[in-house]
Amino acid sequence: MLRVTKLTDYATVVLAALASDPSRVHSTAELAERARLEPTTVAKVLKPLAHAGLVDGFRGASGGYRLARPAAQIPLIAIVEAIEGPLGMTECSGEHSTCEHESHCGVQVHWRRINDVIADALGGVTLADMLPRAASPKSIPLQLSAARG
Amino acid sequence: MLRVTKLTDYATVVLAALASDPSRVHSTAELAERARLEPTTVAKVLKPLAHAGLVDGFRGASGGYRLARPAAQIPLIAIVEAIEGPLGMTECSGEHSTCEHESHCGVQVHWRRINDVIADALGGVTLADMLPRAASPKSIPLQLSAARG
DNA sequence: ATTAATAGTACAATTTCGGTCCTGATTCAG
DNA sequence: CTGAATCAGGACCGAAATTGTACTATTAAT
Repeated sequence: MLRVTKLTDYATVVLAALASDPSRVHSTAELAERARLEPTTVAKVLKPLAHAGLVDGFRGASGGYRLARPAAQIPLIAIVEAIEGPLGMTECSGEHSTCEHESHCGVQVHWRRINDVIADALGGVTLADMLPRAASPKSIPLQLSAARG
Repeated sequence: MLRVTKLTDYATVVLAALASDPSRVHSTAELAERARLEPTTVAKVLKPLAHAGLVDGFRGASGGYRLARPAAQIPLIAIVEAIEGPLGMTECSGEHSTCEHESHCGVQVHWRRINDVIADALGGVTLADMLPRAASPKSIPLQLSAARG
C-alpha cells in the first residue's frame, strides 16, 4: 500500500524523542520508555540511524545516542533511506536494476521521475516538522498541493 | 524501500498498452504479448483494475478489456490504490488504525499530512504522462521541485 | 452446442518484515 | 584493574506479504 515500514515509523518516534533534548545523550532504555517501544526494537532502529550519520552513538557506561544535527537539518527522506535503503518506487528506479523488461518497457523513464517527485516531497519535510510543537506555525509545508491547487 | 509492488508496476505497463489503442477491446493474451508478461499475470492485474472502474471488462468470445476513461483522466494514485488498496504511509495514516501507540505518539498527525503530500504527487501524474510519446511536451510536471526551488 | 474469454477464488513458493537474542568491543565507576 | 553498563554487529526465526499459477464458473458470439 505504498507505505514505509514500521521500523521507519519507529525511527521518527525515537528521533523525535532524541530531538526533545538534543544536547543530552540518551540510552536506548530511556528512549524505549519514552517512545513506549521495546528496548530491543529501539536498539535495532538506532543502529542504521547511527550508520547513516543521523545520530551519534557513544559506547560504554553512561553511553547512548545523541542527535548528530539539529532536527531542522534532518529531512524525512534521510530517515527513510537510512532504514529502508535507497528510494526506489519500482525495480527499475534504482541504480542496479534486474528487471528483464527494461529494454522494451516504455514506462521506466516515467517512474524514475515520479521517484524524484516523491523524494522531493520527503525532502521538504524535516524532523523538526514532526515534533509535537513545531517551531514554525506551518509545521509541514504542503507545497505540492499549493502548487497544484 | 518505499516502493510500489510489482503488480502495480505491471498495471501501468498494461494500462499503457491499452491506452495505445483506447477505443478497441484487447484480450489479455494480446496485452500479455504486448507487455511481454505472462497472460495469467496480466489477467490478475486487470481484475482489480476493472473492479476500480479504470477499465471495462467484456466477457465472452471476442471479449477483453478497454480503457474506461481517457488516459489523461487516470491519475497514478488511482492505479496504485486499485492494486494496493488505500494509500497509507504508516499504520495510523488510514481510517481504521490498530496502532496501540496512537494516544501518545506525537508524530501521527504529521505522517497523515505527508500522506497527503505523496497522494498529491501521485495525483498530479496521469496515465497519459506514462505513455511513450506523451501528449504534452512536459510529460511529467515536476511541480513540487519547481515549487521548492 | 461449442468455443472464446473474463470473473472469482484458491493455492504454494518465495521473499520481506518484525522482533529477539547473542557475542564482542568500549567506556565509566569504584 | 576489575566489573558493570552500553553500544556494534550479526544471526536467527516466526509471521506476513508478494508473486506467480491453477482451477472452476459465468458470459457471449457464432
